Amino acid sequence: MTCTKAVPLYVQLKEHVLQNIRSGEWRSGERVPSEHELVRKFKVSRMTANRALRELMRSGVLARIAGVGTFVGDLKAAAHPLQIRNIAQEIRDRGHRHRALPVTLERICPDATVRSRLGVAAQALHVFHSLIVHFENDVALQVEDRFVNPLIAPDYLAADFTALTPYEYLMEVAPLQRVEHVVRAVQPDARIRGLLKLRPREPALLIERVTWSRAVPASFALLYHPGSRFELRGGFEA
Amino acid sequence: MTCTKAVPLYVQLKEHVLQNIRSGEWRSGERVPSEHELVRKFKVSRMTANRALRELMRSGVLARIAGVGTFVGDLKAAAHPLQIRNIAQEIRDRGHRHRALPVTLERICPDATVRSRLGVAAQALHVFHSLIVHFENDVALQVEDRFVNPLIAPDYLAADFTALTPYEYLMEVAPLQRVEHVVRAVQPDARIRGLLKLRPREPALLIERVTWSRAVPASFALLYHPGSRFELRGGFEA
DNA sequence: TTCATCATCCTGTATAGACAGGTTGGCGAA
DNA sequence: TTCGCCAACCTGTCTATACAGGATGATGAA
Repeated sequence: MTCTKAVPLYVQLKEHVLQNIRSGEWRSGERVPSEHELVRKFKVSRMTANRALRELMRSGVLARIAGVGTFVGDLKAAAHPLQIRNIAQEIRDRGHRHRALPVTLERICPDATVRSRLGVAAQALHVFHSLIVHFENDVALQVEDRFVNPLIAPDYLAADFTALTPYEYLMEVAPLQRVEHVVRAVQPDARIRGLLKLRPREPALLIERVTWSRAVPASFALLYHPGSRFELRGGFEA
Repeated sequence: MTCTKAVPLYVQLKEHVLQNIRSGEWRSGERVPSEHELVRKFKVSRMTANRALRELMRSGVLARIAGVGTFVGDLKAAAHPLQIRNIAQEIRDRGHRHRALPVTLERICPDATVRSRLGVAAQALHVFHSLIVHFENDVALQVEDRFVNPLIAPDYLAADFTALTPYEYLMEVAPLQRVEHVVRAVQPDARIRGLLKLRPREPALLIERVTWSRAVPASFALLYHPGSRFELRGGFEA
């Protein structure tokens, strides 16, 4: 049987707005239709239009000023350090297209750094290694250099990382218990620079992340992002 | 006249749920009240309860399964990864010597960027500006370029920032309500590079931070750190 | 005993209508 | 001309109601 799931109206509205922004029809800072205009045009209730615009605002796509209107926001790549989100979801939330390019997928003998991060002793003869480039609308946004504990994900090498991010795969295989990350500004080596298409002096934002599952380190990742196209956002309220 | 702004009902509901989670009353994986239960208990409409729970789900606090119920999510922040940290305290915590060198302390007419961050309208003719270099054992660790809302801290220019950091001063003057920050990797301009004694191609980690007090932006700071000597650490536990 | 069915509870989505409060611009009075 | 008031428009919030579809457990038939 065919599973034709109806697309909710508010999702269709969000898509419509995103489509107009992507196509360049509505530019950054420009006004987008008000809730009432969407109500008239699409024959939906104001609550539905409100939800579509509100969620797009929460994603940073739109900016709203009460009494004035709704405007196209500044679309710059931003991630939330508070939550462990995967890059593909992050990109799709912005209404953009995500593509993953696996460069390397192999079994290696870990060096001292990887061994210490993964906490594997000398008896562990190998770990899995993947190097994947993530694109947002065909522009490189992240180089993911990841080392995986084979005890946690023995079939890691068999996964199809064009369809699923390593994050998504690992979340399915093993429950996430603990996460640690370190954020730094670096000048990456020539290989990473090439993959990210960095300009000559452009720095990269590096996130080193270790995830733990069942009380043992499951994965150690080096996430490189172009300094000019990526930022981490966070905040809290008292 | 007192301006008591009413807190929206859905925000109160979110607060109620968060309070119960923070206090440990509701533990990870446990069931939280259904929308109908919240409706009965708080005498609100189901749409309002729905919005509160939906937004908490989107924040990763709750997990919802249609037909089953709403549950406390897996990941709880053990420590905020980007908590407000006072650079002086941090240096002293490491057992090192902190020294602050005020370079600039003035009243300026804000440019568009500062105005938008501080949310000050055209009526605000000026804001306070300070530029301070922070040293750890006489090595520059942070350049703090800060813009302060004069309505919040009218006597900012009179403070002695060799003895007290602007952060400490502002905390005394005004209660901190909300913080937002953006982290980026940048190549700062020559002036900042000189103050931080950056090596030729060394990047900087830039934290843009806006702090809110009494529902208005109090301060906007650009915090530059040498990429080779500074990092941000964070983590979560289940 | 086993299996299908159904009532029940839950979330997801959607509507129409309502009031509050911020912003803007125009109109009229001083 | 300038100032103040007000109407128009916009977003923010809230209610009452409705229907759908997933999940679960009890009931009853084979």
